[in-house]
Amino acid sequence: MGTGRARPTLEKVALRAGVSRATVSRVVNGSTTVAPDIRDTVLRAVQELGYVPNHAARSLVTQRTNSIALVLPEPSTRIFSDDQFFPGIIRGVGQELEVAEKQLVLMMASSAASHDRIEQYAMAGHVDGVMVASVHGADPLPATLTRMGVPVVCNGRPLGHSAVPYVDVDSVGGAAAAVRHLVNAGRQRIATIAGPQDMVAGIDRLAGYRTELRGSTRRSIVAVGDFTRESGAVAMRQLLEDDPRLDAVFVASDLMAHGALGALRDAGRRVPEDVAVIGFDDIELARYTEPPLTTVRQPIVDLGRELARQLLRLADGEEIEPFVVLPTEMVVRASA
Amino acid sequence: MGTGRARPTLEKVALRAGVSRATVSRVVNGSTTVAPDIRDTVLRAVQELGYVPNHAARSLVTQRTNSIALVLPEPSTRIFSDDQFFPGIIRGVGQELEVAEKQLVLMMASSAASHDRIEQYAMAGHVDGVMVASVHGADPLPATLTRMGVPVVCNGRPLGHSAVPYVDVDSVGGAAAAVRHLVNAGRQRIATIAGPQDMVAGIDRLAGYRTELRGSTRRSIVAVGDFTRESGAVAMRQLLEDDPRLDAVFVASDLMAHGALGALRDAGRRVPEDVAVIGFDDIELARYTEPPLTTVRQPIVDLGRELARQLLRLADGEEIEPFVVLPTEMVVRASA
DNA sequence: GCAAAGCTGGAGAGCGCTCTCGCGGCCGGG
DNA sequence: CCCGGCCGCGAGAGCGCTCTCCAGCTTTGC
Repeated sequence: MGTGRARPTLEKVALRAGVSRATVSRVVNGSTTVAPDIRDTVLRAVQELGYVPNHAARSLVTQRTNSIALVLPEPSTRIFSDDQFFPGIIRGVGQELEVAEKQLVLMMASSAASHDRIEQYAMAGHVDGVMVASVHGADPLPATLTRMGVPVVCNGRPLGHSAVPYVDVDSVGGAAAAVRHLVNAGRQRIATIAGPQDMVAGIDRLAGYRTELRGSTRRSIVAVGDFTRESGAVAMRQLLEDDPRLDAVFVASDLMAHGALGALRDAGRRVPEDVAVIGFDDIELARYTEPPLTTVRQPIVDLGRELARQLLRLADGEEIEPFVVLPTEMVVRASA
Repeated sequence: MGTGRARPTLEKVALRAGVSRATVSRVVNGSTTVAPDIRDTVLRAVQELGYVPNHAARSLVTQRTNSIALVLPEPSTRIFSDDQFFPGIIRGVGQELEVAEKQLVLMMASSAASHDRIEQYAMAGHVDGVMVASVHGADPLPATLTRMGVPVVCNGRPLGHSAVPYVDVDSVGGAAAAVRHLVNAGRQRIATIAGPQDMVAGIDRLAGYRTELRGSTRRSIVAVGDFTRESGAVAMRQLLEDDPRLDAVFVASDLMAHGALGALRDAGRRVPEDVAVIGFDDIELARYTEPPLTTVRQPIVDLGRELARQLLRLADGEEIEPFVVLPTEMVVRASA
């Protein structure tokens, strides 16, 4: 157990201060209707005994826990790769929860079976709300929880028509801006390496590419990867084979772009002279590739913060907008 | 609030199944002293009502919460860099807690003030134990919590003589192996770029370098970085200036090694012909540097798993060894 | 100076659960 | 056939807290 020495209870404090439990409770919870001298006496007793309110007892009666869950789909290729998505979200969420004095409970949704676990967990009143990150495909979890009365906000537009509020970055706009940059630079044969098409990020970035390209007179040249370096290299070789004369490629993630850069080098193409490359994410590594990678920055930490902010409002019973989309931003370096 | 529909209570289930609360509790908690038919009736009632035991009420009486805290020192340069340390630990911890059916509560120790917060949190009986990751300097938190009767396990040997059990990787041995590798390859002037000397990882890796080098007849050449790429590049330039004839460098992290590689290239040194480079960590990136980086792999995920395993045992009241050290392993690629 | 109004603090119920205790029914042994 | 033992279930206390009610006291207005 390790409970160690018995923790003092309200009762003990009340006894010591010579008041009732109710008064101690009032003081601890910052009620104003307590005379200053009594207040001081109580606070001293609290101090001396090292009293800390018992969480379970408190939330049993208040029906709130002051903690919030963040659900991460464990097996995602993205989550644990070095694109810093996962740490970024956590950091942002953490920042926001810290000021709200809430705690973060992290849940890995490693398998379909764990969906039940998460559902149970939320239903057990463990947390006041749930943030679901990086939804893969049409995940039923957010909708289920919402139906159960649990406040839920998703990170990333859920696939399918879901009424669950979400926070996302403007992938479509970012991709379009990247393609526009290439067009403006006079590139004629602009290919793309898309992300997995069962993830919103993959879908949207491809959509942005397509839309923008359609606006110019160029045709689209598409290969699909899975956001990993390896897949980026493979896709790049594929593209080079499909159209040896391509002079630009928009890659849906920096990691894949890193792989593509390697493939391009192996194929004897110079970047950006022969082929311009633009990535997506602006991970740390992008500054250090050879050549440094032009890319589209997405505000990951802000995404996490916004996610938390929305959920907190929702959990407070406020109305929130059905979605929030954060802007992306082109970062021009040497590769395009 | 968002509590939504009223969640059914034990009482409701008992009523529906026509038994007492106690019996429902027995069934839910898997007691064997319940007649099979009654058991089935109860389970059906549970199913139909969608009953989930209230966490607060349960832990109020059992004095256990089934959750475990992981404390991360937020502002660490290491934690949120792309060395994957943080995600690796979390993943390992998560895996182990999942099989134990415990939940992970993540706490960022962003400031000194948050130490109080964490202390209060643990004292409030929120969690059954605390894992403290990557202790900076002589952090008083683990000792304080232990004194309070909270089970604590640290990741990384705490500085100062602390009685708190810890799990660490064999940094000294890994660093020594790296230096040995360089010596065996006939390198004569072996420098090192050390990590920050207020972190155990930084200290131990330097110690390993020193110890091994003393065994040969070579003298030590030391520059200190802070585990970031930038600092690696700066340190490398410094070393080159100190001893232009150095022919090898052991770098205390892959990220710094990456920076060093760039500095070496800028200085016109070939790797490994002119200067051999060995890193530490074996992050994903190490396979993709130019040339691919020889490095020392540390089992981060295993570290997380072991951390969780030890804490779970401790929280179960078992005796555990005062420390566990996991082996590191040389990964030879092209840079040395 | 007295009643009405305003505060402050105490008593007590109850949140949903677990667990001890004890009662009744069934078995086996004498 | 009767009694002791055991097994399966229910009654009830109580975990530590919050919050509603109300009592007692002070203040205010006429």
